[in-house]
Amino acid sequence: MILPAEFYRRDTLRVARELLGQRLIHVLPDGTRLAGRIVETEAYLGIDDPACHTFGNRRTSRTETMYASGGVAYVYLIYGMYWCLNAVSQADGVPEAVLIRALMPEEGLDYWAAQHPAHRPEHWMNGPGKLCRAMQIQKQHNGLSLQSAYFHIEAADSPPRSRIVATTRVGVDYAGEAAKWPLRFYDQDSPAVSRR
DNA sequence: CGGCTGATCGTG
DNA sequence: ACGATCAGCCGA
Repeated sequence: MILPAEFYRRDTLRVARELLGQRLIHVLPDGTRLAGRIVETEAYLGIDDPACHTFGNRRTSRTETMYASGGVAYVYLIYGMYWCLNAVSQADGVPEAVLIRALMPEEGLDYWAAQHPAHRPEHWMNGPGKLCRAMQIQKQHNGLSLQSAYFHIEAADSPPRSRIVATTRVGVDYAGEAAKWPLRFYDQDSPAVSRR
């Protein structure tokens, strides 16, 4: 079952925690099916979160998709080289999102093995830039519904709460106090969580 | 219009 | 520890 829009139109912390264990699917134009299990997320809490692109209600062409109703993808370029995928959360006009930070590969193993011959599957998508490269997610996915036939997140089993770790976000040291907020979530038993 | 910067990653 | 690499943000 594809996660319904209502799943995303809620408190961003809950969306971030509950996305753990769900499956991200991307079917390529040639029919290749790519899928991975979400094992790590981070919440970005909008206009009052100094680490969020929409801090201070900065509404620009880049951040515009974060203002949409929950259930669409916010994809942006970082360091001129890597795309990052977020699931927009909350109601229309509330610019919050969940960064998808790592996936465990599930479908498309042959496809990826051909391009990463030397590496182990659990390291193919253990970071937000790497997962977008592996899943072929780029600029054209920005603003796209996460319920699209060829691009969506489907319900799967969540890890038990006892396995979910909440800690500080990666790469936001510039954000002062907010750098200490425990908004990063991961499955402590997954070997595909990003390195620190 | 131009200078700066970053929700990263791979190499050393 | 550091450099790659560039869209978009900000100040002027």
